[in-house]
Amino acid sequence: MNRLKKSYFERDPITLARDLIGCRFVRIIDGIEIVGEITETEAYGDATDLASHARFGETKRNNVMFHDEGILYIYQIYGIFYLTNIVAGPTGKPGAVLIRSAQIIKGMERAQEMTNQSKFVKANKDLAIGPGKFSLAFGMNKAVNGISLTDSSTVFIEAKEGTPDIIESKRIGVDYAGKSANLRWRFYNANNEAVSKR
DNA sequence: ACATGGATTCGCT
DNA sequence: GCGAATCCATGTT
Repeated sequence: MNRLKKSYFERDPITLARDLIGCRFVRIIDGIEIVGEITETEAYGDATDLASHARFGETKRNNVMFHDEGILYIYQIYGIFYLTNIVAGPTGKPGAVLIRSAQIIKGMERAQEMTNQSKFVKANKDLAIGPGKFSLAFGMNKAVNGISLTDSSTVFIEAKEGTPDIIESKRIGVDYAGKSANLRWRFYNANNEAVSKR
């Protein structure tokens, strides 16, 4: 048990995204603990990143991106899925890290139950692989938007042990983003199968 | 007020 | 490789 502190999140999203690989995401629902090792992340920057929601300036939807580091930014897409993001630093600049995948290491049954609440996804061996499925498995929805990972007793992140081998690649699904589309801001664990794409 | 389309996933082709 | 599912913030009348 070594929960990440506020200062950990007060770094730029690229550094944070890379460093979160291997950390443990912990979620407690109705007293049941679901734990997963983070295997895949993406960094989203400020207004100069044409794939980032911050490019619209501060709005009703994305305002948490502009505030405290270490809080959750939950965003719904396609009317169906929620995506889990963590607000990054440096202080005063918008930025976030998208959690794309995790390997469940505790609370598998509860994670399957949460996933099966979706009309569109059935829990299978690829549980929590892909940002929509990650959010389902860990019960991340708009109710947790704005919650701080450094304060909450029901959702937080623990430090990793060791140093995983990390592969970087271009982000998924951002081909529309012009000059930002090919930035290699996606990171995943080279030795873990629980990622959405190789 | 209203139209648009998205940081996705699945199932069928 | 493509279409559908389906919500709501955003941008446009």
